[in-house]
Amino acid sequence: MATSPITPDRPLRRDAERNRQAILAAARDAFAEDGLGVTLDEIARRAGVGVGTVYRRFPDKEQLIDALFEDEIRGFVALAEECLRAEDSWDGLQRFVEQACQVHACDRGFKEVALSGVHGLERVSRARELMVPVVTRLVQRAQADGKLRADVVPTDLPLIQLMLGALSECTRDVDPDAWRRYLGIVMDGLRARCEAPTPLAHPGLDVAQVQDAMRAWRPAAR
Amino acid sequence: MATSPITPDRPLRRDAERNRQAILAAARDAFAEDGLGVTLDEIARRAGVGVGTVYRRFPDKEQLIDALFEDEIRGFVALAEECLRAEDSWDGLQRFVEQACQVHACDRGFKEVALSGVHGLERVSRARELMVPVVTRLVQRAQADGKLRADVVPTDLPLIQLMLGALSECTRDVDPDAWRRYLGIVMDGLRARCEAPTPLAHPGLDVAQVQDAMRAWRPAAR
DNA sequence: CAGAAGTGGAGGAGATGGCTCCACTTTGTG
DNA sequence: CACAAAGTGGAGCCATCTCCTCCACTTCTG
Repeated sequence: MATSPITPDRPLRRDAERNRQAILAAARDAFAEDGLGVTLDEIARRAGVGVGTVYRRFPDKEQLIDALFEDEIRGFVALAEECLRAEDSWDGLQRFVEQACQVHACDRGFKEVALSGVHGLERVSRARELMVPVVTRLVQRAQADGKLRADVVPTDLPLIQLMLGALSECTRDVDPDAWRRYLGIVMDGLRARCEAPTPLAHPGLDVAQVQDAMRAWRPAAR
Repeated sequence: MATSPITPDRPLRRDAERNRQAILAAARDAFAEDGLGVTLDEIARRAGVGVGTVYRRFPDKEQLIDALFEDEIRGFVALAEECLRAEDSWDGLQRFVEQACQVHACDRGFKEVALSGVHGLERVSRARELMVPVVTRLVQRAQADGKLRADVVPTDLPLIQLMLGALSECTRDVDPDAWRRYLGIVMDGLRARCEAPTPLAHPGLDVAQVQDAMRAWRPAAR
């Protein structure tokens, strides 16, 4: 309501536009590092502006998130579509899950937007829905080739993603690529036939690392 | 310090002892349902006593947790040792992981105590350490038999547990046994050889269920 | 029945987070 | 340049949460 309700497209003053960009950049960083939970106060601090400035530009956090992540999600859908065109259907599926894990591991905000059903994110929700048919086809294609076990269904993928995401959340500070090891195990579990286990892409953690990872684990809400 | 510091073993008055039991029972329930995060106020409410009473008996929540979970963990270690005596080494391992998931799925508090490295829980920590050698032997035994893939290490188990725990946290209200499906996939991924995938013990979720599960997902801390 | 033991729950203290408000600065236009 | 409109910053208010204390009162026990 504060942002020129009558002339919604009047351009911002130059300094204001500069600040707006700084806020968006700071928000991107902050969300990636700390998740969607960061306060607008923190974003303001990072952007080097006052809280008031943030609130005038983005009346609530949702609008900021919506603006920020729509593109990222669409980009990810495009990536998934590319996996659909991979020569080998299993490789395509594998690459898809791997890329998703990769992104989730580096960008907490993206993970939260992609996985959780945050309400009220118009544009993000619409973008996310584009995933469904692509995932379905990835699964069907790999099954048709006899590569993916037949009893897997498309809805298994987001849940597998969620499992691996939880893991990488805990191990991120201990060994940022540890998720690759468990992705390897899960992918082997998804194969229709496996002559022998695929070598794991990442070494196991030692006891101390596991302890640290567990310490990083935070039980859900209260 | 409030609990008779000079004569630590003087018995409580009868009504006080009754209340103590009520508090322990309420705490067990509350922790199982809502995790260790529940407030002592909430436990008091459930026990039908005042907060003050809880605080006099258990100066801090840790002591309450410590007292409550030591036995549960030791019991679980005993269960693990039993798995070690299973005829088939793979069955033993499988049963172990399954039982762990089962407990985690019904008792949030146990999961948090067992997985997270909560500090300052003397007795619980000691009990938890008893797990290490048992898990190691479970793994080695199954590997010696050529049932478990050779590149798995004992520290993989807690992390796998963590993954499945995260999943069952989200699906608990949608389909409490959904974790069995993903346990099946992961176990297949752990096999040294698998002629064909083991049939999954649980059907896949439909789209609406997945949506609800995702909604239940709470990103870690802030 | 006396006095020791135990109780309850209002409320203080301290975090934390969302957001507003307005005296001030900056910009752009005539 | 001058001056109105646009934009700014951040102190600080309000609401929420949780932990925990305190003490007038109740209940037990010898």
